[in-house]
Amino acid sequence: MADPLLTSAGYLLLKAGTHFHTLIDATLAELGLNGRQLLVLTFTGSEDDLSQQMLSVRLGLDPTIIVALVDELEDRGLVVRERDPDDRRRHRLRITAKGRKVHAAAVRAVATAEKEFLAPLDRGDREALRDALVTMMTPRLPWMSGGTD
Amino acid sequence: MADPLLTSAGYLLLKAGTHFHTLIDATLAELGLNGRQLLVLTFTGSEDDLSQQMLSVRLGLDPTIIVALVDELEDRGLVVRERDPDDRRRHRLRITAKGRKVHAAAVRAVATAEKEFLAPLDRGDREALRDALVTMMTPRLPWMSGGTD
DNA sequence: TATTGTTATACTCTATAACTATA
DNA sequence: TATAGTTATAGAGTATAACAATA
Repeated sequence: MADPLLTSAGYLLLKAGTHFHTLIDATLAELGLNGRQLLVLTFTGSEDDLSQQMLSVRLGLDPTIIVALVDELEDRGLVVRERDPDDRRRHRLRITAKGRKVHAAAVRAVATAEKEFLAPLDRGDREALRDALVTMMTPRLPWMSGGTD
Repeated sequence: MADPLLTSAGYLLLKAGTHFHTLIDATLAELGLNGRQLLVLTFTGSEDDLSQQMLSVRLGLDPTIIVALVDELEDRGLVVRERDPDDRRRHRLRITAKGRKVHAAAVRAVATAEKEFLAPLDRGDREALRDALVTMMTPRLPWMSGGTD
């Protein structure tokens, strides 16, 4: 059972990712959200007047997918679309007060789930893991240096 | 841009997982394989006379998905199905010599891709990352202690 | 002529249920 | 009656292309 592939850092990284994804989905489902919707709230909450195009770049999703995604959040009163007066093709997305409340609750829930997921690690291991992930992923998450994904 | 959620260990873990998944898919595509097929070769190569049911448990996939998965590998001569004489409902899956060659090449390719992916980390960080992943995931990968996934 | 947002369509993947052959 | 494998069908999710409004 000590197959080198199955105990490699890469494979374990894939497995950790999918397991955590499952956990987060279950956690957010209790709030009626999914991970994608939480990210929309996060980005609209931290960046003003985001267009749907910009959002699609942030999320790494096709712009056509953004439509239904924003539709539902707007129907639930968590974000609003406003025509950009400077370029009337664009929608400016804004989070609502209600959206901020839901976002805050979701962030707390995710933090709790993360704590549970990382529980097998001691404090030093947790910090080492996070440091390694930051080092590895920062150059690959272009919005941190101003771009995609 | 220093949004706490987007720089959390959990989110970066998800991102690392999907990025690595994309890299592995591209890497294996050059060999005409995908990650799932590589795992089938890995499990049939290390465990004798695996049934499709057992394989479905190992992979965490519905048994109905296994059919087409094994079909294609069998068509390409990488694994074979043999009726289990002790229970003629069962198929015993066996990797072929050709399958072992393809498997070995794929494992080498994945190792190279992993090295590239972890390149931003120094040796100590890489070991810390792998240790943390092993600690975190070993109790969650039941076949390591004899079960699912 | 190009771009934003939108809609419609086709394709892939998966889950569910039903079938067969064996037990 | 239950199980291993298989097949068929329906649903979710996605990508592609086409369209309207605006630039």
